[in-house]
Amino acid sequence: MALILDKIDTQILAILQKDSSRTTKSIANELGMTTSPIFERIKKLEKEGYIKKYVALLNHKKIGLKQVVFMGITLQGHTRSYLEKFVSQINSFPEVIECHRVSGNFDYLLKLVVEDIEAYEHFIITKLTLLPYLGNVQSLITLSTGKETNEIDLSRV
Amino acid sequence: MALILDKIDTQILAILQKDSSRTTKSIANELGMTTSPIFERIKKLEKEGYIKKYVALLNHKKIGLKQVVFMGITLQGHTRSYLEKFVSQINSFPEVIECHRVSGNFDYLLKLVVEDIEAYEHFIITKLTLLPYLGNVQSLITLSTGKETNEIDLSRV
DNA sequence: AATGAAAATTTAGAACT
DNA sequence: AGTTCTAAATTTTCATT
Repeated sequence: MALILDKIDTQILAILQKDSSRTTKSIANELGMTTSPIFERIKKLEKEGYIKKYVALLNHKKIGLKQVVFMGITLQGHTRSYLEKFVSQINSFPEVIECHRVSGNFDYLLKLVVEDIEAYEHFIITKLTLLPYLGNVQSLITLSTGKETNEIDLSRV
Repeated sequence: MALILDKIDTQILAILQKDSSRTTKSIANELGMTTSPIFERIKKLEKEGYIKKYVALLNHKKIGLKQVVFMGITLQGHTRSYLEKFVSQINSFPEVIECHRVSGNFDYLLKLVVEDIEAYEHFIITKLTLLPYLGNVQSLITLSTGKETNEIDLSRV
């Protein structure tokens, strides 16, 4: 198992993280190689976990989920068992697409996708406020998004 | 062009946002249909923009980019031309994977992926602080991530 | 809109350099 | 590690219902 990625590996990763529907043939053409080694390298990158998964990214606005919200949350209690319970309950909410434990002015930073502000208020009332030990909650309502990608910069790898 | 998605469309979207490497045949089997209508529906969902793109999600930690950081940024000037310039410069940094204009205690919320804390400090010194009109900057260093997905909840669509 | 089948293309792997 | 060649599988198109 190669632990280091060579130039060709990073080129393949750069291509696939932009567009995973590319065929091995088209990647091979772009890199001036034949399909077999490209195919083998991709399988290796998948097997070794450099590629986590292939997904379709949906247009959430078109599906009616127009509002992205970030929440900074502080907890009043910090016992380990409570932290774990909090995270597991937060993770169970389909509105929450990200939950990060952070250091700084909050304990947790969440990212949510909801229909609109009204749906966000409904989430707070019916789900969030039911969680015990909840301290300060700060909402950051997204007005517009200039950049939103999953593409990792591979230029320095 | 169908503006509303029926049950089968949402089932296809739910499958593809979990795993876009699924074949039309396997999706057809799961939904009790043949490949042709599944194929046509996927093409329609792509064409109408419900599916934005297909991407490979990489394991950024394995590639050496271990640190996720969020930044809350306040600007000192708010003229339109400056806001646009700020966003375009922020977007040009490969470390920044998300840039949202928000309402709340910050003007912008950024998400970055960097090698480590040292690389983050280097980013602040060599790139961020060069931007004019920069006001308050708050760093939220990710300690651990409980949930991080792009999957949109389609149950209510 | 779906079925079933045919054509075109890609994937996956064997043999070889 | 790469190339070429080939079989299997999948994608894509289309006539039909």
